[in-house]
Amino acid sequence: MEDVAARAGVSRALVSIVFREAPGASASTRARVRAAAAELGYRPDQRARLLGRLSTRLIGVTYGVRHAFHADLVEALYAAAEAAGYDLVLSGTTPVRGEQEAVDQLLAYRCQALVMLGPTLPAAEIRRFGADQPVVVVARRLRAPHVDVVRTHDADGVRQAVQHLLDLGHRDIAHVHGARAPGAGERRRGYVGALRSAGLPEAVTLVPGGLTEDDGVRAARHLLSLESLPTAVVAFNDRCSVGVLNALRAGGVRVPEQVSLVGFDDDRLAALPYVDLTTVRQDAVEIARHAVRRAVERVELPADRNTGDHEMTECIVSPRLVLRGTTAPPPPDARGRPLGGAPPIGSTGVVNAAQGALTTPPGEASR
Amino acid sequence: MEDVAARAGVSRALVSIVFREAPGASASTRARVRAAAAELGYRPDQRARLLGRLSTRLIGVTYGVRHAFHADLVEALYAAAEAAGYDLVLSGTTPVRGEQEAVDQLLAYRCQALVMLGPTLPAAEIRRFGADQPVVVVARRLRAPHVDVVRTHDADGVRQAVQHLLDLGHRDIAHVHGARAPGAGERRRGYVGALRSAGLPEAVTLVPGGLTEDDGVRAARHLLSLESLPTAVVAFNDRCSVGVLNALRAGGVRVPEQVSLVGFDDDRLAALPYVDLTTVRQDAVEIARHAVRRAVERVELPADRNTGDHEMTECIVSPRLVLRGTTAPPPPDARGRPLGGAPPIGSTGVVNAAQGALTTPPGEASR
DNA sequence: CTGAAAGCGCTAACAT
DNA sequence: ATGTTAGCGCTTTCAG
Repeated sequence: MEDVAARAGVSRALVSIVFREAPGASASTRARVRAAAAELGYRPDQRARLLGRLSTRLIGVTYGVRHAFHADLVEALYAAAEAAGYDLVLSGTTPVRGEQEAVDQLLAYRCQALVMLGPTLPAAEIRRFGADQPVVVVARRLRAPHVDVVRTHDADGVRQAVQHLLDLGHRDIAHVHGARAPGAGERRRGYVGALRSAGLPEAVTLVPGGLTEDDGVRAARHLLSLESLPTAVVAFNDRCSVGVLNALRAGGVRVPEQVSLVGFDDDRLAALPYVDLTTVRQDAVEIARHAVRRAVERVELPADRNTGDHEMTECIVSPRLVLRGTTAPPPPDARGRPLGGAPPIGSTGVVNAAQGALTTPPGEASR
Repeated sequence: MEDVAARAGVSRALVSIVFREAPGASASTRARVRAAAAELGYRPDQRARLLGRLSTRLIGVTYGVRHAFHADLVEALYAAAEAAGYDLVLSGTTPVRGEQEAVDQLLAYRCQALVMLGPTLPAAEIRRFGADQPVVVVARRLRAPHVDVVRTHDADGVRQAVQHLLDLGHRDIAHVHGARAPGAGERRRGYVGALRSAGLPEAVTLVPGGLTEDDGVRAARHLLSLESLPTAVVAFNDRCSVGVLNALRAGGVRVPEQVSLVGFDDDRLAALPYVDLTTVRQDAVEIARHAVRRAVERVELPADRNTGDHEMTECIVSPRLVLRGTTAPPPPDARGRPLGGAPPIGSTGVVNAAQGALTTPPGEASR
């Protein structure tokens, strides 16, 4: 910095001003300083600037390295943070690197706010983080003081999916649920609620699933082992749906002719031809925008933290059903369900739970 | 820190020693200091520690947020870096955040080494980064002083794939290439070389593709528009293969009965039932380990940079063919290829290039 | 616009 | 085993 100042014929303070883009330097001086810096290959040391500053303007993000939807969110977060004048610090979680470690890293860097994508840590832990700095939890329902939540209206998304199927004439609609994954409870509730509102509470058919393709495959095998297939399936997410789809087709079931299928997320997979999945779209850009806005507000208006004013907010983004090729009216022979001789639903391991409660052993609940 | 020292009844220096895990404190003192810190909620400020230290022990990683295989690598990198006692700083690239910006961020944080996953920046740029600090380029061929490269032996991987198909009896094997994606050139070369070694140079059939599912779909449509389908296809990667697979099946072509298909990467998609893709596996763990080792060596033995000793190294990890369900012997009627009346291969837009050179307009070459 | 000076929260070499 | 003392490279304030 000294060298740059010398080369540009100015003081160190001026160099600082130029690189901070602070007022107090003429355009020509700025140009001269920048030129000198470029020639010398000088680049301000971020560690030092952050240290000498009260505000780091850093937003820490924890996310699951493997999750496609998290990647979409991260992408959108970069854009949103940039617009707000903040930097993002990414901290991924992996099988060998837990969420706690990810958070620790961010805190060590003195991030001013934490954005946690689909956290799986116990609520109590997250609550604790919230005591020290603003925390925004994305894609998971949670109530904790000073912890804001941004999530898709999962229940409504599933409701839209079920309604669409009902409109097509389906009456036997199963839900391959997400076990204990973030959002899974809400989606289960949406499913149960939709059937109940339609006057079909006895049609509730919950099948254990999860958030990976493999979970979907297992769920589909389960369905295939039943005496009577449902005419439609709403799966926890797109990844799971792809598993269901592939396994059903591998089992000789035609989709959507014999069974309709709806996913959730609208990730890259869903739009592929052949997959061409009808699904419920989550708006990653909107979610990211809200998350950053919340974080920044908390950081810049710390007064709220004392006044107890809006102790927590919950921002619920609306999902939208995207119609594609995996849904169609039920086959005519299914109109008079159940098929002759089939045992009552639920007798083969499928859960019949009007509460939408999870009564089957949850599958892997990864990030 | 002062407070912690006071509470533990020791000096600040001792607290520093304890948190650095440096020698010079008794076990009991350590315990006391840690306890005091815990009670006060103290946590060392990473910015300050890095500042006051010559070595940051930080490895910066640029990667494509959306790329599944990059995610696998990042996961493995976390493990490898941890083992080496280094921290990882992630810097993602997105449509709105270029690789240059990603690198700038890492440099501002004074990372001691850069690991770039499948960089798309011009070689000249990367060369420039290499002048200032160790750079390890992963999954891309590149020759630059002080820039180490770790990559899969792409050519050999494709060779294995082609050989497998030849062994099954295929003689008409097309390659859906990766346009200008990192590694695409090598794979193309491997394909051409394998056919040439087999004495079938005239059978070379290059079809423009890319690294996304959509690219695969387009390539498959292209294949379907031909008068005669090849009996086997080797695609640039798994994502592309999935596109090819889906589009072929959507077009009524049975895989592997009519057409065999081999992918590359062995990512999560490939193992799905129904996809069940025969593919060439890249070993992410091994690649990550080598990348970290290279980076750390350069950082800790900077002498090499002066002596000109091993100016660059290239570490080539062997791929392995994973046999699954998308390859089978060619249909009997194809043994006497070409089918009657079909025009010579290459007449419908398919490129016939014994050099393996890219003569078709490249598709999107994203990260 | 400059120059001086204090300080951010640590590390690290030295003295005790 | 513990205390002392410089920095690390910036930001920020203040008087000129």
